Amino acid sequence: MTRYNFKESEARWQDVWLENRCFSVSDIEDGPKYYVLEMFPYPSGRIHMGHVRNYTLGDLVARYKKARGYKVLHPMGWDAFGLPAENAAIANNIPPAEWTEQNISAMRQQLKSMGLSYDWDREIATCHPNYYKHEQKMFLDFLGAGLAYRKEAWVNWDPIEQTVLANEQVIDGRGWRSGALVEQKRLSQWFLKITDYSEDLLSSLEELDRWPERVRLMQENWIGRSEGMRLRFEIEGREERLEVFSTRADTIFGATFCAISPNHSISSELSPKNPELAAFIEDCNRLGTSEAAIETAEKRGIDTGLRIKHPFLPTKTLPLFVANFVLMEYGTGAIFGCPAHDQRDLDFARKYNLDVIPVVAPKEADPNTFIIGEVAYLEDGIHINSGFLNGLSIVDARAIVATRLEEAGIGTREVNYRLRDWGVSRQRYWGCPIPVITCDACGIVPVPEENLPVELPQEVCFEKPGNPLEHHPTWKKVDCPACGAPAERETDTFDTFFESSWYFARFCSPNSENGIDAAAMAYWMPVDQYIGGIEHAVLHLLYSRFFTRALQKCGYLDMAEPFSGLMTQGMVCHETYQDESGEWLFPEEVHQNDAGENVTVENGLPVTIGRSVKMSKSRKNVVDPEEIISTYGADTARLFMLSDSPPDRDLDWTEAGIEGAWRYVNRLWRMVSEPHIPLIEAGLPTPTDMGENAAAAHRAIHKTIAAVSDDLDRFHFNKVVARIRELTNMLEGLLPEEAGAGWVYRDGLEVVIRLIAPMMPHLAEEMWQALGQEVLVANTTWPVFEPDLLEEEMVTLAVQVNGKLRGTLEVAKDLDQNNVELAALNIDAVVKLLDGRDPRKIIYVPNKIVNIVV
RNA sequence: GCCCAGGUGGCGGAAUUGGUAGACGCGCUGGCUUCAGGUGCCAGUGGCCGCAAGGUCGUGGAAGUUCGAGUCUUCUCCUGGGCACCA
Repeated sequence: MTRYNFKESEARWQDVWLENRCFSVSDIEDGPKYYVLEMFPYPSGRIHMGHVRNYTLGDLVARYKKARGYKVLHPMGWDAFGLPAENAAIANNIPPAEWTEQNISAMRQQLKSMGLSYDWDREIATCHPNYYKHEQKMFLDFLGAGLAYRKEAWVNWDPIEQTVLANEQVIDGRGWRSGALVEQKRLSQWFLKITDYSEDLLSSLEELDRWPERVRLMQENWIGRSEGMRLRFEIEGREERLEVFSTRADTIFGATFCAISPNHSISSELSPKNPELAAFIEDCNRLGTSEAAIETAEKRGIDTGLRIKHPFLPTKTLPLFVANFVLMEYGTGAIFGCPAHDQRDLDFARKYNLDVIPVVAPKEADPNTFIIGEVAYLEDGIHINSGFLNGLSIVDARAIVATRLEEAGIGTREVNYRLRDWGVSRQRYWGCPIPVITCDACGIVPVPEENLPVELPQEVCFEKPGNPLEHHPTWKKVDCPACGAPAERETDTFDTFFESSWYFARFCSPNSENGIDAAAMAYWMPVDQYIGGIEHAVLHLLYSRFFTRALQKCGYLDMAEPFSGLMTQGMVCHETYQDESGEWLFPEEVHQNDAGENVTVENGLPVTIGRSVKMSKSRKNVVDPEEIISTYGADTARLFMLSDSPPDRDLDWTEAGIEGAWRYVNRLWRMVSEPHIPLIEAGLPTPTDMGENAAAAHRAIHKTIAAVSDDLDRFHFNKVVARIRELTNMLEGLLPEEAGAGWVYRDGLEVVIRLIAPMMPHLAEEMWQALGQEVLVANTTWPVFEPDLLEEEMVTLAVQVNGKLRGTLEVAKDLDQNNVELAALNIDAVVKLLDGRDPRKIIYVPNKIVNIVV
């Protein structure tokens, strides 16, 4: 028995595809196009199983669409800027550029060994000046269009990475990479005006009907639209008004205090004269809002002594507090507190003994005795204690109070969003330099276009902490482009999400002089199918949607949405292993002894098996793709990635699973190398005489083509594998002596090969060649089914009595009710159950069931 | 706390509009091949009762609609994920 020699075969077919330029396309092609893109990797040095899954999925789609006649753009590149390169530079004394290039070469080799259908001529790396010079130009255009600005702001500071983080990069109050508790720091930073597009980014989500619902929902929540009112209250003894935002202006009669953020202008104004307040503000800023949330989130505040006039109650004034739970970044940085109907306000009121006045009571409650305990009342009800709002529901009261406030000129209806502008400055070396210059006389001056790119210096020193660009002896020293006086370059670089926000556009014309070529864009964009991890639901995927809109505004392209279809793949998981001391163990350090117990390979000590979780180096539950590919081949690894779980669900990596895939690969190979029915020559006409099995298999072939095509279109890849396995089982069961079996066997093989080709391309080519075919499978079209063969002449009817299955009937398709009833009532089990009684009713669903009701 | 997604054999998972639950695979059991392991081949494999034929229960739990519910409705439990002082 022969084994499939994947080592020899896979390398050979990879060369053949390359020589034949099977997957190369031009910047502009004719006919229908399909752009398949997988999220490009960070060049860490080695691929992991998550990459293997991602690229297997993408390759399947790309090869399938090509077979279906589309011009397919399927590129690959490197998201090459980022902090690990700097860490490597410090640890191993190797320049980031060199480290990155080495990693790229190593990973490129690994990807090539997977046999992916990339157009390698389009490869890009974002750390090349040839790439980032274009985004420097874009930034200057954004600046001109008012989409980029610099401001001093409280920012998230990661003390380990020594850099600023965007809100999207702070997870549970910690840096998304370093895990360090994020601090608040006031810095002058560059921002992109993503908030200009809040409404557009939100409302357009509706049209992204080929995106997963949950990603759209996550973006919706992140953008966080809320409708409310901006109110202007008089402050006793002051000219200026206090502006607050509220979604519950209907509860205005329940207001018993006002509160402002520690970073509000009034707080800053009062603090120099009030040491207690100054200390409180400092305390709040040191902790930061996010860390406060991690701890018990105790509400605290300081009374400013100022009094706020109630808009509808002339005699009533409210104390003004500086409070730690009021965020400067949301709304106006000030609120009115209505403790009865807001839990935070209630907690605060109880702590500082403020009044709690209920203004909405449940319908069934007695308004005179309704009181608030420790839980604020948030439900709908009837307004009480509220003057002209008494008796109204929340919705009605909200409308009436809004009109009254507007008429009085102290309120405006307003929509607020949670989304903040995107801070893009990073105090790092290994990123794209921000192309501006600071001049004492002229202020901030953009680098003139003809001086782009602003290139990173090669010689840098990582010995001092902080940003090497900052301590570089010469790099930042430059003459002001405006006045010629000595000036300084901006030493911050862009957030690396800047690069990934437009790389999909660059892939359409990677060698064009322009960063984005309008004609290539018009042909290839948008990306028809984008595939990647769910972790980018509100990071990269939101930034890219904004960036595309910004580029549209600046005339680079003419579309708003970059990705018309999105598939988010699940994680690759593996069991975890720990020895007696709780140390994690690699899978290869564990085996089963003769007694079937799990023990360490080294000295047979007991091992506890933990549940399957995402593969990660820290838990050591990782399997190296290179190891797998060299043991079983790329096709086996690819098959396993597709066969066990639907793509959007987590996949458990198991040794048994990969072994099973490997056995199937060999089984397929033997179907052509050692066929149990001699292979007949190609292209013979369909035999007129076929045995029963052969005819059934012939129909099965066509049903499989139909089902597999449908499942591929719907991304049900695990079902695709199941269907093809079913067909191969059937072909293997064909009897050699039966009429037509030889023809059906060969026909079935040809179909199977073309169906597996997008999943196991090397094996498909090898089998195809063994059948004597001359054209590559990669250049062959998708098989076509004959609709006539999908129809069966006989169907199996389920026969039920009172809804319970009691037997089946083999009948002609579309048999009429009378004949079906006759046959059904004759079944032994039915006769027995009826016991002489007449059925009350008989329900017949043609070709499916007949249900006899007694 | 709020918002999602999901609970189906020992395991991963199938099951168009409500219409034969468990496709396909893994694992397991028995047999053949083999010096042996592996591979390969044949048979079996949801639980319970039964030698069998067959019966009976069965899609997290409870109720409901229906001739018929994994699928629809209500309540409830559990798991995973996202957001989280957003006024």
